[in-house]
Amino acid sequence: MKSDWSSSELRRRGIDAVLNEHGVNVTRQRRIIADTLFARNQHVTADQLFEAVNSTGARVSKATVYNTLGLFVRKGFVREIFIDASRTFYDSNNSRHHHFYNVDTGDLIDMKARLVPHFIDQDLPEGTAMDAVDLVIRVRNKVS
Amino acid sequence: MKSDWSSSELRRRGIDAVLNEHGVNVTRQRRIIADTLFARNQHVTADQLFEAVNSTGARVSKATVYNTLGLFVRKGFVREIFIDASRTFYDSNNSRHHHFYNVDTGDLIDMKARLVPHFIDQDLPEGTAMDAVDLVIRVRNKVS
DNA sequence: GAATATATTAGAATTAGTCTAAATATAGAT
DNA sequence: ATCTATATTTAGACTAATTCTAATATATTC
Repeated sequence: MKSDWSSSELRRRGIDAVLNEHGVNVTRQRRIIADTLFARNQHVTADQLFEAVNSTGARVSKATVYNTLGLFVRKGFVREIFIDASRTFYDSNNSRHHHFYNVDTGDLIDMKARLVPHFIDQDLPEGTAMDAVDLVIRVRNKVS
Repeated sequence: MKSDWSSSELRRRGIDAVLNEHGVNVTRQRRIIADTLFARNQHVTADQLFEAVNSTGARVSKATVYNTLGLFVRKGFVREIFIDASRTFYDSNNSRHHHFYNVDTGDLIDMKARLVPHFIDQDLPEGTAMDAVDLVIRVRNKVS
């Protein structure tokens, strides 16, 4: 079900077309959430997205933000990044890449793809298939 | 401050000695938490550990379990694994390895070290030093 | 456009984890 | 051993992220 596409492709082709193509009904709320989320590559929390969406004058409930993010994750439009128990980010760039997380500043930074390891199916536990590769390198500020 | 040692070393040398050596005062609660946690290599949640500790008749508060886990993480005795917003595991095996997480079953499985990528400092963001490499491969049950 | 299915909503509920301030225990000096 | 300072533990209140509920609204199908 998950497709490999980029947020720039989505911006180019239009949100309605892409959602339709993936069997997702287009609603006012989903459109504004997608518009906000995919405006650029970014890492946002559910709450930040809720604020961003509603700061434009639109009215979308928090439950819908959560529902829609869940839907977009299932469809592979966004990636969920679990930093710690109270920090879940949604990444509007769904291309293959990973992250550096600065524990001092809270910054979440994209990692160049060439640094991403690759795994072969044979190495996975018996009877399973790969779902996602989540790699977070935690860094701290160097004391100079 | 973080040291590289194994839980088996701790079992061999005794908890009191190792805690002392790292400047950690030994208390009744810390001893029983360490005994329970390092009895074997395992992945436990704070709550599971709280239950395990208290099921032996000992009385240790939940706050102390959290405090002690935090202390042990800072000292490098245990590793924190963030699976999702409501699943934080503590890994009593602090040797260099990573994890497979089966999203269908909830199983968290150790990954062989040879699969772990290695990174060079030069590739880290400017002015930062490596703190931890957290790699979780999410897998799902194959539909046969 | 009526019937059916899907989506949205406010607010309650849940849950993991943190905080507070009082009580207790430990360590260091005498 | 006793005193004093410091560190630790505790119950329970609190917070924040997320999920649930069940009523309402919107979309899709016939």
